[in-house]
Amino acid sequence: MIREKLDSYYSFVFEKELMDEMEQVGVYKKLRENELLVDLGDQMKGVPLLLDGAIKIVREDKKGEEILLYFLEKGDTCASSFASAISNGKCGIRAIAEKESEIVFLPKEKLDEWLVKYKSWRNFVIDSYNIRLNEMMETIDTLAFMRMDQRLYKYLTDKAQIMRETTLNTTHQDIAYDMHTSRVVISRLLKQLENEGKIKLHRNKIEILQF
Amino acid sequence: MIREKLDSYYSFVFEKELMDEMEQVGVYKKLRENELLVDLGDQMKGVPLLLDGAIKIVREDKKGEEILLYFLEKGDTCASSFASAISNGKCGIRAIAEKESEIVFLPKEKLDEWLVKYKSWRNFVIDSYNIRLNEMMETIDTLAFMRMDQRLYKYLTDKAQIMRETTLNTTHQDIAYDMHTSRVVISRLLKQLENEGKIKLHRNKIEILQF
DNA sequence: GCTGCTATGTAACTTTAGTTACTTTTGAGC
DNA sequence: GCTCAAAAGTAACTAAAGTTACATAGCAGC
Repeated sequence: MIREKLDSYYSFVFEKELMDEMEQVGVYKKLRENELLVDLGDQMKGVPLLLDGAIKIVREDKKGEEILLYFLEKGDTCASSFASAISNGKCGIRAIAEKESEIVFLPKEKLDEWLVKYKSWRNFVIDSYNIRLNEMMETIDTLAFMRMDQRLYKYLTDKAQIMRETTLNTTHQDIAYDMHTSRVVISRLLKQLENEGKIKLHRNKIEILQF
Repeated sequence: MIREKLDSYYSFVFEKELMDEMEQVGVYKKLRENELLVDLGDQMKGVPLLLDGAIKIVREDKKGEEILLYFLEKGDTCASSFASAISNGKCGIRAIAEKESEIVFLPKEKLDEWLVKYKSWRNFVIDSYNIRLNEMMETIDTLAFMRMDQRLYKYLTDKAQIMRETTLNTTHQDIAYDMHTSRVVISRLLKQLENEGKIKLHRNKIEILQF
């Protein structure tokens, strides 16, 4: 069961022996939409390997204000969890299933061991970190260089990509939370994007017309 | 020569055998103030280990606009270089010596080999990535949650910390570049900070009174 | 001490984003 | 179809940040 899932996404990534081990020690888990996978301050006992679905990674400051960092897709892992698991430190992010998702949980005891044994694992870990670093840089670019209307449009198209749908089921308020701004601002800019012909607004739904 | 430098900062980090190898293959380099270490798009042939000094890491968008990501201190390495070196990819950042600095350049051929051979190297690499991820998150927090005046004050105190000086030799324009805003805005907010008694302004110099 | 360049100061204005307060629309559940 | 709560629309205002344009200050080099 785990094996088929693993095979279908990771057979070109990992060596057969590593897949065998993963099958042995990995714990399969299905996440419902909006289910919390990792919370701020959690001490991870392993790392999740995403088999299917989409996970939202958000950052929260002391005052409880949130901002979306990025999304994980199948084939991704959570670098921050890896960090937390290996160093017994705390996780600085929150991970929530954006839709129904499937993961394999790999216990932390194996993580270092596999780094020695499997080149494919080393590559995967390093790649994951790199992808995450790049994702973070993109987030920083977005925050530093783009205006709110551009950020919003990017948010919508990125999310549509991740969700593999051209119509997003979301409210203006939800977007405002993700982007750390107010609902009124989002409503205003969405209306503007609609006037530009890029999107079409419905209740609880946003249809994306241009990518 | 390299060995003494390495010993003084890394003897509690790396195993003796690894230090021996580093001494053999590492290339020592001294950087002048403002010397460019890594440029955007560079394909790294190794990773720099910082022995002393301070390196500024900046991000640039397509239009050539910059923003400071973070600083490296002695004991740090550039995770983005590591990424680039190991995967033969391009580096997404620019690294500039903020003051005279010393580095050891470790050739990329050894990087993976050492991951297998030395636990201390594995820990170091993973730690470096984690530190960098956290640093990036802090940058994101700053951009997303703080107002310009707070960001500026944080910039000044952070930089003073890194440079180990309470008086910074910098112009308003330079700060504006780092923070991706305009000189007028910085001058205005600096004046405000001065009125609050947190700093004292001089020509080409900013004295920090409160930390 | 004069020249000229760079850095800094500052006023006035524009734009963008955030806030408040209220209205209107929509759809689920009765 | 009516009720009601959640979602969305909107106006009016405030605040923060960016822009323009020009004035002044400080210092290096003559």
